[in-house]
Amino acid sequence: MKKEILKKFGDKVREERLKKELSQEQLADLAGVHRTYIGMIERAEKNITLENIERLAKALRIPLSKLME
Amino acid sequence: MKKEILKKFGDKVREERLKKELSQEQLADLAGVHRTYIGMIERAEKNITLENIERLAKALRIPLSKLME
DNA sequence: ATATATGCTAACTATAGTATGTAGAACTAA
DNA sequence: TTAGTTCTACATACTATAGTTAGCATATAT
Repeated sequence: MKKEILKKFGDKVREERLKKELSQEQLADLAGVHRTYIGMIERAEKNITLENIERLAKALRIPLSKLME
Repeated sequence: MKKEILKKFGDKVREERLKKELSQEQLADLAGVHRTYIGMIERAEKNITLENIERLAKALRIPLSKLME
């Protein structure tokens, strides 16, 4: 019972990360989170909080709302 | 050191809730969360997760991205 | 006085966030 | 081939905190 909203968000993060040709580790460093955490988010295994959503958006240099579409 | 992003989000929730003339308790019931939790979110005391952001957006009948502006 | 709405504290339980380690795929080179 | 590198998935496990709840206070209004 993996939540659809987390799946959508994870897919979006991966899409934007690959668009910028970043590895999970590079994005993690930019966002100030751990390497494996990015993997968990992309695989929709964690219910990310607003502060970390913002960190990822900043690291990917896209607006918060863009990650929510 | 209350986080700006949480403040903005809380303000937005309150604004939309009042626009719909809902009490915190009514919104809580619509979203399936506890009364005091809505207060905590509006006062930026909790770092809300994506699943609950979605619950609030649905309860307020506005798009996720609208809560992120 | 009764009811409605909100703030705030405090405690608990569920889980987000951090971190380490292993394994496998894809590639590069010797 | 074999060895080294990079990237990612996945399995724990720990610790920080999100999410839930009860209770009491204040304010406003009826």
